[in-house]
Amino acid sequence: MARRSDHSRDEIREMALNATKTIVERDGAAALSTRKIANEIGYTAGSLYLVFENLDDLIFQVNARTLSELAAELDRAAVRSSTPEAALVELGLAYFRFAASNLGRWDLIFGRGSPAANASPDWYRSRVLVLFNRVEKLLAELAPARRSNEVALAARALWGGVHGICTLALTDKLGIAGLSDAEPLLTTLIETFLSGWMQHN
Amino acid sequence: MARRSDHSRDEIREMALNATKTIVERDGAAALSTRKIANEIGYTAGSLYLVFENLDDLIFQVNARTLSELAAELDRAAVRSSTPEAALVELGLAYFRFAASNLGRWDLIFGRGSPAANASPDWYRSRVLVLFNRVEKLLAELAPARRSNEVALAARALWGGVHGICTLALTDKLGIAGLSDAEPLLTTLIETFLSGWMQHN
DNA sequence: ACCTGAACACCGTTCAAGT
DNA sequence: ACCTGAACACCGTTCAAGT
Repeated sequence: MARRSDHSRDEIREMALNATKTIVERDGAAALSTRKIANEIGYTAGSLYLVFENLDDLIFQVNARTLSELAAELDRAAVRSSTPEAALVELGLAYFRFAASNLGRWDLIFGRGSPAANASPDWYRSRVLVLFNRVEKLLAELAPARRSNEVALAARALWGGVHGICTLALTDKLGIAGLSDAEPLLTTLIETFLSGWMQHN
Repeated sequence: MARRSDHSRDEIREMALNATKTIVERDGAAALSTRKIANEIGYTAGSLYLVFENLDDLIFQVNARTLSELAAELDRAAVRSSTPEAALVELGLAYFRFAASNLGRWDLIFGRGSPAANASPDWYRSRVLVLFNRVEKLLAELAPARRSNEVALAARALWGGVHGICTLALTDKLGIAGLSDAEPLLTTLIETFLSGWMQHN
């Protein structure tokens, strides 16, 4: 035992992050453990502590990648639309569809698998907040006269709302039949909100 | 050891549910364990399985009580208002304040401590859904001409939204300073949504 | 220098054994 | 009949020991 050097630190880090993705998408976020990750990459749990601070640190690094994927997905969705209203609806639907097709990793960010909120490092918190920028930009286009802190408030209110429908729908707490039925809820929330938002312009 | 009969089954159940409440509010939902509950009430973990199916069952029973408390709080909040609009805002604020002052038990329902969604028994799911009734009733008052499934859709969209702001604010993911800053977000979401909702009446 | 495997302090759950 | 305590199969994390 000991001293294998089959892989560099960076290679082990890469393998561990990928293994985590595989495990949570296959078995769910609750099934994740250091022993399982280590087993998946052919090392022992102790080795992970040479590359990561602890399991929470590892999870934050997985989450950072997931958030980048989500951001790319949102950008793709937004360009499909000609009006800001349509773009916001597309953004909401893309947010939900990403969550629905990556439930394990979604849970690692917002659900059962996620570390306690007060443990988030700053670099991670800013990665979450950057998601609001897209929404702020579109809301500002719809109401150029509004002050920027009004726009920031509205963006957080609307996007918090979108997020809530996603989490409740994905944890089956909305009393709707299937996942696809969440989409009319998102459309209703966004369109009704925007219609109120533009009214007081 | 064995055979104490100090307490009836119902008394043990009561003690365990209360101990759980104490533990999660004091140490957080993540700190909950059967051994800790048992210790708190002077029994061993095994005894809990004479009264509960398992830990999830116990948690669902705690959650049912928490939801009843929340429902009572929402009723108290709604009567303070003269208009349906104001009542919905009060409802949203009461929902948030209840969550903020009972974070441990909130987490046991919607957060890290909660059992997997697919494990919810039917009696429990209906307890969650009944929360929407109040919102539906008020939305219907505001738009008597709307069909009932439109109202149901809007109630879920709006309340999902309120819920999302609460969860993001309580887990510190909205980029707002303190907890009190979540309240303007809720007011903005609800008022803007209602203004859009009444416009297309 | 790198990695292991045992150890520590925990989990939820089951159940033979004791009164 | 009631309850315990040991057992089983797990956790995250640390670190002496081996190469």
